[in-house]
Order: sequence, then structure tokens, then C-alpha cells
Amino acid sequence: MTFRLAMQLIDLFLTIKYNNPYRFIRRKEDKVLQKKRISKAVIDRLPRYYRYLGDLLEKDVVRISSKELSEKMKVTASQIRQDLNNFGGFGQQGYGYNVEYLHTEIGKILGLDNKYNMIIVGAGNLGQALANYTDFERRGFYVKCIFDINPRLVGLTIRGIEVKYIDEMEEFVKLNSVDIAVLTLPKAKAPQIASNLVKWGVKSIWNFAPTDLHLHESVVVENVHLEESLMKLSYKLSELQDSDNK
Amino acid sequence: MTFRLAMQLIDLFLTIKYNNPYRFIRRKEDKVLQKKRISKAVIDRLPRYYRYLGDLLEKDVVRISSKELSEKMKVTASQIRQDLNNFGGFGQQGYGYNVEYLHTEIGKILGLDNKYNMIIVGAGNLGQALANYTDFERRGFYVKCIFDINPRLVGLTIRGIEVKYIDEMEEFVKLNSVDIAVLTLPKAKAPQIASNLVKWGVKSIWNFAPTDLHLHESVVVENVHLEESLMKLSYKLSELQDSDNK
DNA sequence: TAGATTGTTAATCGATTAACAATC
DNA sequence: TAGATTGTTAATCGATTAACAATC
Repeated sequence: MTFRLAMQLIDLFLTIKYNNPYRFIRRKEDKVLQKKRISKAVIDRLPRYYRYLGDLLEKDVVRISSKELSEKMKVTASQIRQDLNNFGGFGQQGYGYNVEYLHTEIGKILGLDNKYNMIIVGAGNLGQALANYTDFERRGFYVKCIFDINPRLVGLTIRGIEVKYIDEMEEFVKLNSVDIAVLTLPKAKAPQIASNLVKWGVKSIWNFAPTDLHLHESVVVENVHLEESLMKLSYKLSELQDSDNK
Repeated sequence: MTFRLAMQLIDLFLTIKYNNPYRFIRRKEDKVLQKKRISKAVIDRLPRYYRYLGDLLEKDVVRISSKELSEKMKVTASQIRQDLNNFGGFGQQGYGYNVEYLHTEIGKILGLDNKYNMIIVGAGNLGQALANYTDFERRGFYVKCIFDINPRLVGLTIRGIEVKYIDEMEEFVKLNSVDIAVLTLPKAKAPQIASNLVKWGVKSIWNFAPTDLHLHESVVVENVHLEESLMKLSYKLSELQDSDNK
């Protein structure tokens, strides 16, 4: 009862001072209670911030201002501050941001303070390459098993990770908590296998097959379409040649 | 002289009919002469249109309306029409779009009617995986040579493509027309090697090293940052769990 | 305290969607 | 011709940038 009264007094005060009623209440709702939706554009930039902060950390840089960081990253300081303030105030007026703290906090936002179990489906060249990539483990992503349909690949071991026959996948997924399934297989097989994996309890798909997967909205899908990336490159190349010819 | 007079008459006519002076001339400038800048968002979507049209083509679909396509691709029909009309009118009122024609035209816009010579720098797992990927050739991207610093990899042959010692790269690039260099090497070495490649005449870089390359603006760089893609996935996963807990 | 730099509001810019006349 | 669907303008929406008061 006294709390409510106090809030009302604060509101009154703010109303008079800023001509802006319910400011205090509104802010609380926005950030703490409502958890407003973050735009895709912001999320796309977060890993890049994380990478730059990691690089600074390696160089033992202790603090950085949004202006300095903006010059390194070739974005505006405004955008950096705006982006970060979606998640909270990580800086300090007159000082800037503490590099280690901000790095850690963005890591938490990205979910890098968790551990993730992955399986790779498709032990072809790309699947093997990803299994060999040790950097993922540093961020908490662990490849637990690889599956393939080709008997010649079954039994292989990559960095201690076994390649099993695809028929064993259902049991494995049901017995183990698999957070992420990496699909490095032909596009014809991807939709069916993805759908099964989800049925068996996999929560997210890192999809390298050149097709869009239409799964239940609660399933997280992140696509890596290499061919599309290469096409964008060739678009830019042709554009360049066109302007040269003028 | 008569041409100019005719144009002026058309202008006059349009001015009276549409109360919109110089419409004819303006359109010509916009699309044919001026070649207005296409936004990144549009270019990002082009390869996806290309892929869907390719799929339709395989299923022998002859025509498609923006509405039908929009339902398949889960975008708005408006966006499709708006996107395509950046490059020209490919459709026909009352009919829609001819799938094969549109596919070919988007291919041309993406520069897929050209051939590109590529080299891969870094014959590790990812480099080898990309060298083995035959689908690129179908689109006109040819891997001519692979280079590595590791003597144990030098001499290897992948699909007939030789792995050469990195010291031979300068000569190779200068003697052959290399359009695209694929960087699948550690981030520490990427900036220096990229800079050298550009000096020797390479026009574009497909960069898989987890770092941003700062090269002359005339050089096309397309990044594939796998780790960042995985972080976006883990962000979405944590977001999901947060909302489950509510 | 003075200077610096954030957090945040307001202004601008650009991209998406809606609407509809043109036209096949 | 009537129906369908584009190409294109206008309206809306969202994201980026600018500005500045708050404050370390």
C-alpha cells in the first residue's frame, strides 16, 4: 500500500517535471516486464560486436567508447548505443564501455554461457570439416555424433567423434539431449530428416542443405546457403564490371 | 531532329493525359540510363528467387503469379513485384511470369551467365570440402587450383585440382585470370594474403576466415562467418527457452 | 568541477505493404 | 469482353541517424 503510494508520488513528480506521465512505470514495463521484441537486424549485428570485443580483449584493451568502436567497425556510434540499449545499459557516461564486461554480457545475450550438444547429419566433406572445427567447442558447441547413410563412412572417427549409421539416429536423439542438428546432406533428403529429428526432440537445425525447411515455429532454423552467398558475390562482380564499362 | 520532336510530342501528350510531365523521359533515365542503385535487401533476396524458380522449373511449372510464388516463399506478392521491377518488367498482366524466362533473367542479373575462375587458399577441411563441391561448377564457378602452406598437403589432388605450395600462388595468379579467391585459412593470415591477392590482380574474395577484410572498395568481398551463424542460432534458442519459462 | 560519453528521444531515411490503374 | 495480374504510385511501417539532456 505504501509502495503504491510512493509510485504514485513519483509519477506525479515526473509528470510535473517532464510533462510526461507514467514515465517510470512505462520504462519498467518496456524493459523488465514486456521484454520487447528485438529486430532481426540487431541480432545479426550482435555476433560481430562479440567478435570485435573479443579481438580487443586479446589486445588487452580495457575500455572503449561507442565512437572508437564505431570507427573500427565502420558503423555509426549511434547504432552501437541504440543496439546495446535494447538489452540494457552496459556503459558509463564519461567513460564508455568496459571491454571485458561488455564481451561477457553480449556472450550471455547470445546464449554462449550455455553448452549445446550437436549432431551432424551427413558425413560428407562439409560434415567432416565442421566436425573438425575445434573453435565451436570454445563457444560451448559440442559435436556428439555424426550420422551417414553411406556404409563406407560408418565407423570412421573424426577427432574422437564416431560416424554412425543413420538408422541409429532415432535412438541416439531420444536417449541424448540433442540441442542442435547440423544438416550437411543433399537437399532431397533434408526436409524429411529435419521433420523426423524435430519429432524425436531436436530443438534447432543448422541447415546447410540448399532448401528451406518448413517446420513448426517453435523449432529454430538457421540456414547457411553457400551457393546463395557465392551468387551475391557474382552479382557484385558483374555490377562492378558494368560500372567500369561506363 | 524528328526523333527529338516526336519525344517532345509524347511528353506533351503524357503531360496532358496524366498531369505528369516528362514521364517517358524520366522512366528511361531511371532504368536504362541511370541504373539506380539496388538496395542490399533486394540483392540478398535474388538468389532465393532464383532457387525457387529453379525448383519450379524442375517440376515443369510453366507460369507463376506473384501471388502463388509469394505463398510458397512466405513473402508478400507486393515485395516480389517490387523487387523484380528494380530490374525490368518480366511479367505480363493477367498472366503472371514465365518461370523459365524469369529464372534465366534473374540468373543474368546475378551474373550466372559468366564463367568465374576461383582459387582456394587453405587446403584444410573446409577448403577441401569446397573443392569437392561440384554444384558450383553448374553455376559457372570453376576451382582452378588450391594453395596451402603445409608441405604434407602439397601435391594432393582433389577432383583433379592440384594443391600447390603457397609460394607458387603469386605466379599462378599473375599468369591466370583469377576472378575469385576463396579464403579458408586462419584469421591471422587472412588480411595479409587477401591484400597480396588483390595486388596481384584478384577481383573478389569469398572469405571464410572469421575476420573482416579491409580492402580497396573496388574489391568485392563476401563473408561467410560460420561461427556468427551458429551464435545467431544459439541466440534464438535462448530466446525460445526464456519465453517457455514464462 | 569540467569534459566526456552514455542513454534516450526526436528526426530522417529507407524498405515494405497496400492499393489501383494499366493492360494482357 | 471480362477476369486476372502486373507495374507503379502512395501509405505505412520500421530502422538508422542525429541531437542532447543526464550523469559519470
